[in-house]
Amino acid sequence: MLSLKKYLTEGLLQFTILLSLIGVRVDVDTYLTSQLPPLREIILGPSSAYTQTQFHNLRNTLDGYGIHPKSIDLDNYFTARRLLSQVRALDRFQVPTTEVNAWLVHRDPEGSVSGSQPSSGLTLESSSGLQDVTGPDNGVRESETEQGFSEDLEDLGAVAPPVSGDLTKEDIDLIDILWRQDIDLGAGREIFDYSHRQKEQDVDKDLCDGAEQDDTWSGEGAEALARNLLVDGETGESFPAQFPADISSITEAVPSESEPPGLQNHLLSPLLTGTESPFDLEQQWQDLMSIMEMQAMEVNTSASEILYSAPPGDPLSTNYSLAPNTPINQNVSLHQASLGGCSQDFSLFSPEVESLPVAGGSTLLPLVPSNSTSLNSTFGSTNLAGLFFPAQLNGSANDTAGPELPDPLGGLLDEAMLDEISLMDLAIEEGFNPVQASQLEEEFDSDSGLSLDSSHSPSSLSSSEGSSSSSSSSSSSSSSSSSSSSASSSASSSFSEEGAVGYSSDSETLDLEEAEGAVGYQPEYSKFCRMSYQDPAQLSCLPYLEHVGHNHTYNMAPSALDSAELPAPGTLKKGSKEKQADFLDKQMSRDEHRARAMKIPFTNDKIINLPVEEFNELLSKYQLSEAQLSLIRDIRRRGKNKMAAQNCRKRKLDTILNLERDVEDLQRDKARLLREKVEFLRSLRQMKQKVQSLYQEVFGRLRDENGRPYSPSQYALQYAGDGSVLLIPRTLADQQARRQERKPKDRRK
DNA sequence: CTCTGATGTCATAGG
DNA sequence: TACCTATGACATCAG
Repeated sequence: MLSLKKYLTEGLLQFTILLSLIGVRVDVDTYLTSQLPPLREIILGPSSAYTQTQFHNLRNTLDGYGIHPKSIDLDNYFTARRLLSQVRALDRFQVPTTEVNAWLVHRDPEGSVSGSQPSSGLTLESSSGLQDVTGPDNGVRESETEQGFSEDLEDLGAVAPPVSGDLTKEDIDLIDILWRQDIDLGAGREIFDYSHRQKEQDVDKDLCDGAEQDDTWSGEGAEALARNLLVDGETGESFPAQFPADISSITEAVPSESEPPGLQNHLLSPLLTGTESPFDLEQQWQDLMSIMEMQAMEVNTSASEILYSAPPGDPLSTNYSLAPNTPINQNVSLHQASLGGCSQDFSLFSPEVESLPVAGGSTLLPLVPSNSTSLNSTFGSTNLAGLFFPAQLNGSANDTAGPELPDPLGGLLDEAMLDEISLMDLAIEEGFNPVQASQLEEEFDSDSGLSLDSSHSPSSLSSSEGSSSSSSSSSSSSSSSSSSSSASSSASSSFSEEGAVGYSSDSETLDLEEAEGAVGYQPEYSKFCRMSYQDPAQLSCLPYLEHVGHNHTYNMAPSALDSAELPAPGTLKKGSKEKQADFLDKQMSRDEHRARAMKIPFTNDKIINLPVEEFNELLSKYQLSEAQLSLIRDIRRRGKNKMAAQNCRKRKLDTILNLERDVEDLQRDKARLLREKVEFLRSLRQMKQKVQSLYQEVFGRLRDENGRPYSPSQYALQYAGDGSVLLIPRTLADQQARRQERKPKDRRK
């Protein structure tokens, strides 16, 4: 298992690096942390979704009224986890920029960063989103809250670049909605990240110490919690070490759009500081990618043109100026070749090639990359015409060279990569249809093709997808989608806000609070608490609360008992007192009635909740009849079982909700993978076009000893294992191509 | 009246 | 073994 894990992890990393080198962007992190349970669990360990934990032990506590000796404050734990997940989701590659800025704004009141920071105009969106989450916060932000969006816009518009200057109210609302949705996504996605789990547990310790703040989960409570997290983050006590670095890097990178010369340093910071752990490295790689992404998005208004169809000009240079500075500067030429777009310009391939006398030379050697050894070790000698020139894939490609031309770049993709792609194909195959693909492709054509999960088009697409899925699911049950929470004020909405983090009622209420601004949820929550979390200590103080939800006293004749216990009538307030007693009586459970009838000298709560030793001590203190003892034991058994049943049902419900959320996440992942596939196919096709044109050009310049051009039907170019390019007879090339095709098939058997 | 959801209770398995 | 917990099945009640 370990080796498999290592293999997969390393393989994915290598694959990512490889793809990034050839210009295809992949967000490995989403693969690792998103909802792909098998892969995720292989790499990160088993998920906690169905791990049996003694949750009831951990949760039999009414918030704020002491913690059961056996329990940790699980709710706080999950809340902290959720908050951390959100926080961590902020600097995600695929997370909209609004989230990034949300974090920045949140830091403002404490670090007073905003004053000195040339924050981008997007900050205003985040401030709005943040306020939605945290509700009324400290005074500084609260005033801004009341000012509203337009004021924020005006305020920040002064320093804001034109990117966001033309944001309308609708835009902000949309961003806000997306932001909220991404909170859910982020939380759901992050919980399985092992490194996070560890870090969050650290935070959890702190939070458990301050658990007494939970007596009401109002806005202040959640905000206090959030502040706790932030304070931790600032002091560095329990936060991931990389986190401040990430933030700083991002905050530096954002304004860097106006000052490109400083960009590279900013961009490099995440990588250069990353010496902690593989996860940090990976995270920082993500950071780099995201920053590159942001820069590309913001600098180039037509960002979609950059990757695949931009002319080899300034956009390219700005885009690739990073490459030599990144730790992985293996082959800039390759990078450029793949990213260069559809241009037929020969210079796309590499500076080396560019500088070489291609025009006059009849030799093929210039085609050999200067640092080809690294490539050769990976790619070997291949002739993957089938990959780059499958007739069905590049239908729109100009097939002037025809299928008879071998693929000179075939060797650039090794079999492992092919396997990965095939795996993805397999994973996507189900439900993937060409119409969908073409639609997606159209979308990318019209919209940004820059990134799979960039802040613009993918988010909008995924949001629409997510909303559709959530709305469909909300019709089937009390959905966990945030959309239902805003409209619902029933007790089920508390459940509906169940996070993907497990059995956390606090996370639910926090969610609800995030979505609704803590308006009108309190009664439902208290009801929820009463129903599900009967704290023994609390109940002994307020025994009438024990069965406030339902009173199943149907097996008894309460009137028979009442007569013995009711206060003597005759006072002025007799009527009301009787009513009160009646009410209290109705609140009593069957067993309480029985206990009264049997004159049990202590409360049912003690009977039920005392540890065995104390319980036995208690029994020994009194002279009890056999019937009384039997009843007491029954009460204890039933009481414990009642709580167990409540926990069981809650757990069941949570499981269902988690499954529902998982389904939604998987649907999102599926959509994302489909988008990625389309994108891969597009880039592949464009690469093929480029390679084809290059091939034609090179082949067309070749002359035999008589100065005549070679016939494409008789000769073909092929990469050899040592990086050289050979001109070989067509028959030989075909044979080798067949061999190459057979190999993967054999291996798969 | 039935239906349905919530709750309590019992029996049982398993830690 | 005693105790505790989890859970399926069933009963009951309220809406």
